Amino acid sequence: MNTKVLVKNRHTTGKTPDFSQYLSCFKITMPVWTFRQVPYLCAVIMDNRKVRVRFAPSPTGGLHLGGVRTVLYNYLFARHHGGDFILRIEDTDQSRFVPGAEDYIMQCLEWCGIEPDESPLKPGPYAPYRQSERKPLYRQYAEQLVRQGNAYIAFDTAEELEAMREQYKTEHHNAQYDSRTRGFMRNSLTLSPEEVNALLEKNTPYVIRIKMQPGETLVFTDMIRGAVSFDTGLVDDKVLLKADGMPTYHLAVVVDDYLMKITHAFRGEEWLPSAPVHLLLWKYLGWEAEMPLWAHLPLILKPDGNGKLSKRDGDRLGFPVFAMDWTDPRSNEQTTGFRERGFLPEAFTNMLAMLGWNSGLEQEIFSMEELVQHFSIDRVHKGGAKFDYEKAKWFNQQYIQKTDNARLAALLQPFLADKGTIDNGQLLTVIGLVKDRMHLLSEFWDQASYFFVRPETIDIAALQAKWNDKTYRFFVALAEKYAGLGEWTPAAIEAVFNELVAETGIKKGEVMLPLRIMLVGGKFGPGVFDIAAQIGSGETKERINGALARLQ
RNA sequence: GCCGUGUUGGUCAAUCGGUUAAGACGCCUCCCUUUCACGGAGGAAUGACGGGUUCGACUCCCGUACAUGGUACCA
Repeated sequence: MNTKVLVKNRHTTGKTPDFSQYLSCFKITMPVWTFRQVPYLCAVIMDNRKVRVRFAPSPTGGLHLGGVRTVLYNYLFARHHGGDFILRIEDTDQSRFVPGAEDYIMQCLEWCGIEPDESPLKPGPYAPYRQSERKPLYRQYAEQLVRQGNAYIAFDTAEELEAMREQYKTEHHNAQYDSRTRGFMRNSLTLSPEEVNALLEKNTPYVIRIKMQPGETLVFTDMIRGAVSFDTGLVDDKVLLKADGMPTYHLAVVVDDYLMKITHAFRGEEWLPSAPVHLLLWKYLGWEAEMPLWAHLPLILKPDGNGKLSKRDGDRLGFPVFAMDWTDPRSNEQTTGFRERGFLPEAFTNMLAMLGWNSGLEQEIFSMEELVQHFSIDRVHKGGAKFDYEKAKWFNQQYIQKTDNARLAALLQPFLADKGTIDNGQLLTVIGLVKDRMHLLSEFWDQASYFFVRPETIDIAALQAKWNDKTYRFFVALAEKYAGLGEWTPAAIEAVFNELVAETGIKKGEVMLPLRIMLVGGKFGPGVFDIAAQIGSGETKERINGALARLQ
């Protein structure tokens, strides 16, 4: 296999570029199977195969941050290397299937600006792309493994499995279905061929399990973690084909990655412990030379405490965890998404890209094109990263500031749906005035409602703090002057204001804040004269008079 | 319990064995702004612990602690 070394990694590179040397660091006394003897911890591209990666979610609910980031890294890697990005739906567990989830996942990708080259909706040469539709494919491989002696048929019922686990567990080990216990179970290893055939003829439900051979050490090179080793004696005989004829994840990923010619497989770190099963499957099926390079991505952790970020954490701490709104069709439970919270898709993906990966530059704001250009798998971190909602909002604010007003106006529409009709020209002007103080699109109305509707309440206490006969007379006069003002521009409005300040001898600071409160209701917003100009002379005068009436 | 993986400020993080250990978010101070932001200038705050290897260790090795993932006919 021709390989090309891209970059080395710092903290993990060490002085052991030679793989065999690295292995000697382990106290290994058992036979060792090594997979892909690439130089320790180097990102490798097989230069005689087109890069093909896949995102393979199971449609069981909303797509959370970790999922979107996995898609992103897949996509960035594929584009960076001019390869293909495939979406494959892993719906082998019919009991967990949730209607609408698949559609939702595809919409999320679309929102994020990630378009698969092949997917259930865009079938390529390796269709179908739903594992449920590929069901007939898998059995032959499971049976091949049985014939080869790498797998066997097991008839044990759920109760029998439970009893076995109870009986054989010890203080130091959870009982597993493995080399120590399979001899006590009802399977094609313990039963005679006649007994097995008899059971099969009676349509007894059975599964096919991989036969793990104890006493070996498995080593493979993870693109992010370097050499990872496992003791085969500690891995259980995983079910490969379920009683309903569906493959488990373990069989399905291997078969599909092989058939779909996947070259690089990215998945969450939670899969690392089952990697030995997949490695062995690739080997037993005779496909070892075509096995993809693995990359087990670090987890995204909850902001407080420890542990994997979950939907519950978002609910508890008040931030979204799903990309878009998701309603569970069974419980009707609704979960807010980043989109509906007012995130721009490019801010969302930029933020996610930086959570577990770093370009090495000081730059933090990257367009998708720049991410594609800079992304490299060897700069993905090994440790999990805590999600920080404040930083996420900062990314969004950066994008709001640099997005043009017309696009913001379009993006704002869903948030303005219940606000009555708003003139688009007026909206564009107001966006220009308030965009600097928005972190989320959903904050627009809080920041700008007074441009469109008269504030229902005003901060009367703040107003009263500055209130006296002099200020009262000032505003009565101001309202009159404004009523007669011909040219209604910020400069003209301010000029009149300044003239009156000079005439009355009042301190400008005594009346600036009151004017603001009269117009917007509180101590916030852009320049008062810009606001007055925007809402119009009649409205300005009425708001002043309204406040005056309230104060008397 | 066992196995795997990880550990630089509160958070995200840079560092190809030699640096005053970058930068960003958040926080604090000041400037700008007669509001709030934006912007600008500063500030506090970091190598889990213990051993090695080395002239020199955040970086390599070993151990400990802590965290996290797995331990299903779920993915």
